[in-house]
Amino acid sequence: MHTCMEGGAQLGTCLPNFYLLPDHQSMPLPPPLQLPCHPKLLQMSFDHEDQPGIHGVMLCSDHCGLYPLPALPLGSSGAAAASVTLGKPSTAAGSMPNIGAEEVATSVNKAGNESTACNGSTTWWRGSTMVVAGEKGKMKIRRKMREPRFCFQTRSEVDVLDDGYKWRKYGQKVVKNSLHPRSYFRCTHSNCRVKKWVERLSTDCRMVITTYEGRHTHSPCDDNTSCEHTNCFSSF
DNA sequence: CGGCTTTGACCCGCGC
DNA sequence: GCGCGGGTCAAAGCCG
Repeated sequence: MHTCMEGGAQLGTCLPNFYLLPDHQSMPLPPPLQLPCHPKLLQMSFDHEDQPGIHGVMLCSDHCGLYPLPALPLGSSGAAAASVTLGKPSTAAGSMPNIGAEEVATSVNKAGNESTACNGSTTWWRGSTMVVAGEKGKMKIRRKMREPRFCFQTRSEVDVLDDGYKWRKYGQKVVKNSLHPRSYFRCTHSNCRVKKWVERLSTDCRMVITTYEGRHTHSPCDDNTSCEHTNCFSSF
């Protein structure tokens, strides 16, 4: 698979890793994030030496390459979903950025049971809190809402993959046990609260970890810059 | 001039 | 209760 396109930060055009699923994980799952191209499910069967019966599952797009299926709950060992990639288990704790495999797992579980749309009036995570900022007398309302999260890896020269949506960076943070800062992005579309954050693997700086939180309330074409992808997005 | 990025400060959850 | 670390805010600066 050598589908990297020139000048490409196109999501899926670079070699992705993918998360491994236990054999019993049932498919399909609700499409967790709106990928730029209509994906097909591809199930690749191979045995992992430590976890026989585990399958790698990827999403395949007709002309945008392969997509990894976002991280999924693994029952008793959710962390394994994020720590085992490409059939190669990570050896050291912390070698994988702590983008929250457990949290992903929990999120997906909950997402299956509750409505967590972007306008979510219900939330699985402690509702909301209100915080009074002391200094300037401003009232801050920080919503402690968590949306379903999905993460995947791609091998890319650039940090930010073009997934068809328009993102605004709102923060960057150096995280512990990582050589590379994590960048935080928010969808610029009004009323869309989808966030993503991007960081590079400390153990392999070519690997980009992208985590999405929430679901878009619009098609990528609503973001003015992406109409070249029009053909891809019709039916998500 | 508007939109975006940068970056330090702030807030909060969690573990000890 | 305290400290650490992650996530977010928002002012300032940059750029087209």
